[in-house]
Amino acid sequence: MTDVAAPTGVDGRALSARGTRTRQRLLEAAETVFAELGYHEASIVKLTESAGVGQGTFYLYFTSKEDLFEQLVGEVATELHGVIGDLAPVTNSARGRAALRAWLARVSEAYARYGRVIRAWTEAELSADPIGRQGEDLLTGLALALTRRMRVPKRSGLDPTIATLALMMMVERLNYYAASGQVEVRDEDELLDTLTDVIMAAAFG
Amino acid sequence: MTDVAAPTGVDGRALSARGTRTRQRLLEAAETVFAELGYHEASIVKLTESAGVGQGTFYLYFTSKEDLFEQLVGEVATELHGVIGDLAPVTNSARGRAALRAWLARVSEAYARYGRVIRAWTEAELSADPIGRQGEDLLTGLALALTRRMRVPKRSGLDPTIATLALMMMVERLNYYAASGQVEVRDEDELLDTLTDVIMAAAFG
Amino acid sequence: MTDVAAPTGVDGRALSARGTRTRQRLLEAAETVFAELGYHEASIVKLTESAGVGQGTFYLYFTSKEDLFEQLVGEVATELHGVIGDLAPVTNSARGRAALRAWLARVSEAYARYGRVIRAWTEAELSADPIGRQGEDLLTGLALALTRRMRVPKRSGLDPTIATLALMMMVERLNYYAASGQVEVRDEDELLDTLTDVIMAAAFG
Amino acid sequence: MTDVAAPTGVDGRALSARGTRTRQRLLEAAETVFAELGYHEASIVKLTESAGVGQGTFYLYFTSKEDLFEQLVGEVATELHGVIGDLAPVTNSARGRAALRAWLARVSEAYARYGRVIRAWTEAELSADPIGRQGEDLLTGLALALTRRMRVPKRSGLDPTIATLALMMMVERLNYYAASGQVEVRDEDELLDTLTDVIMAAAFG
DNA sequence: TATGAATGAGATTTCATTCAT
DNA sequence: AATGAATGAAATCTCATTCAT
Repeated sequence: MTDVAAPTGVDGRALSARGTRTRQRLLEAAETVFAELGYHEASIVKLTESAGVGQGTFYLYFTSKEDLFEQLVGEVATELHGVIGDLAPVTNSARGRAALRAWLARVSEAYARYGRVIRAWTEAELSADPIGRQGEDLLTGLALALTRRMRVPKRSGLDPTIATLALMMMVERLNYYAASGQVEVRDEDELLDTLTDVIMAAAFG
Repeated sequence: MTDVAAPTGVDGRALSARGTRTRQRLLEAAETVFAELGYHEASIVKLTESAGVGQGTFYLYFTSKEDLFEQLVGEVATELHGVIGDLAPVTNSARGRAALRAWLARVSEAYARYGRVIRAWTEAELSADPIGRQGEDLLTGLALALTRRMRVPKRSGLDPTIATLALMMMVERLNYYAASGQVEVRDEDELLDTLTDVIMAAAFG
Repeated sequence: MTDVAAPTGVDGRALSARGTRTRQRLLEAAETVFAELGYHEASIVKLTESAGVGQGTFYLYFTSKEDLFEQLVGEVATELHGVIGDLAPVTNSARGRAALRAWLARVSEAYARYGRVIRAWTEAELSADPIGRQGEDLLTGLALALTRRMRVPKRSGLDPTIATLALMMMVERLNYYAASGQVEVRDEDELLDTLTDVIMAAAFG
Repeated sequence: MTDVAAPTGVDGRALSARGTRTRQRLLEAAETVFAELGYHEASIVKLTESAGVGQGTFYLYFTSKEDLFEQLVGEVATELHGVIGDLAPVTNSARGRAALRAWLARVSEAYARYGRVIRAWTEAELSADPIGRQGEDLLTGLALALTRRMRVPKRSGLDPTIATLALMMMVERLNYYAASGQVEVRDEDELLDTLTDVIMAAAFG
């Protein structure tokens, strides 16, 4: 989890107002550039040009391209975790269904917002492991949220942990692909309905 | 569908026995290197060193790293498509369940075998689009196979296409993460059972 | 005619004082290296080593070896065109002869100064056409200058255009070989006298 | 001067009939390829493909690309020297004029035939000096032939050697440019007439 | 705090030449 | 005598990072 306290420069000292602003400009530019070009295609030159600062300035706030990206992803992850954790208990009832559907809608919305960055994140994460375990954290977080909140009855042959993980992957992927445009979604409502139904059916049979 | 005709060098001529062997060495090394380092970190130098051939040799068989990768992915995709297409009709019955489970097992096995390459594939695919639409083809193939074979009854609020796509993403992702080691799977059988149950429940629920 | 406006880096922005100096260092090194090794043997590494800058620096000012060479040739061509255009009318008189001789002396001097570069230019120009039509321009320029300024009487069987072109080639070649050391010239004055006489005789003879 | 005796392979042994034929095929292909692409752009692959032999075969007859080129140029130079030496005495008379004109026509024809190779030669020769002094030999040969054969009267201020050299350069260049297409020649006869006149005028004034 | 010129390691690619068959 | 697969040195170019101002 990224430290959300007062941001510091690479030397660890607290930032002045001007410094804070510059750092923010870089993070915002990064969101655009990484979303547009992906992790590997994004270059420091493009990043700093987009932010309107010199190249050298970059290294006053971030130790490397990777560092910047981690901090950006950290912010996005924080946002997403907030959304994800926010699921009311789901029972096999109309109310439970409504809660689930509302939650799926929020997750979906968050994905729509951050999908491009997440996509870059996946790309970066895959190539090596520097960005760390945050990708799994997200997925695990989703699964945990669902597991904790769903009152799934024990049924023969159905491991609740695996089942939940599987369902969450479904949610995650569908949103991911929809957000990144690889799968076209015409009717958002219908998608949510179907997704809710499938999960309800799978969980409560 | 990739043409599985006799492989040729970059000049289009058929390969000699020696040439075929060298090309194979390169492809095998590529499987290892891409799996280990991912697409972007893999370089021609590392590839050829791993294959035990000179750098120049590489260009006798492939025009670029991308070309090699496409050919490698082509082979993997061909294998996977074969497995994926091979699903018997699934009805809401013990026999239907058995057919689905057996199919899921085969898909799972194929993923276990090619998971590392698929991972690199995803990475390459994300950063730009050079590797082409094969990734989506794969996914679409999975979804289509399932859609065609499942006798999903029309239920209110459940779009069968979306539902199937969602389920396939679940299958794909679960296998993907399991194969790439990002999610630990202790009991393969239990996973298959659960996955089968979830799909059956979701579809016929 | 090359634009002699303020030089810019490859990104099109105006150069700082330091940048101007570095670019100049590279151009000067290029003059030496091209003269010594010719166009094809000269490489970016040799060029930058000779200039005492890193290889990457090269690409801040030139997009390629060809680009650098074109700029270098552009400067030389500008100088030469200036000299070449500067010929007073030549009539069949002592005054005309003096004007011609003075002009030949200036051309000769320019060739002595830039001969090595011109030699590399010829080489580059011959192998392909990237460097462009500048070589012919130079020749055409010489011929035109002479044609315009000489009051050659119509004589039977003597096409003034061809004759002038031929004479100019003589001037160009003689200077070229003399400047590049392929032909040894002991007495510069004698050479100029002879050249003047030959041209006067041919034109008015 | 290249040894015109029975050709040998690189190991110095005499060639069989088959070997002689292969060597010849390579030389003929070289004439085409060097003429078309110039020295630097011509590659062993293109050379051998054009000759219809394997790459390895090349090195049975020539030690290097340079070696082949030298031998090719040697043949061309021999041809040209033959033509050049063949100038009847030139006096200030109609007969002298006719002899000169006929000789210029032969030189011109030879240039038309070998111009492309000569062009490649110039290119190769300029970059370094490996091909040797043959280029100057040719020019010197031209000048010498003319000097020896022309009965130029001593005139004040006109050094016959320089004058002849200058005139020869004119001849050489004009033919060279005409052969290589850099200068368009519409009327061959008129060009020869003019050239003859200019030389006669310059020499006999 | 800000800059952008300079750097050099590393990536891709070509091609004259060698060598095993 | 002939082949063409294999080689590796060398060339071009990019870009994350450093540093002097």
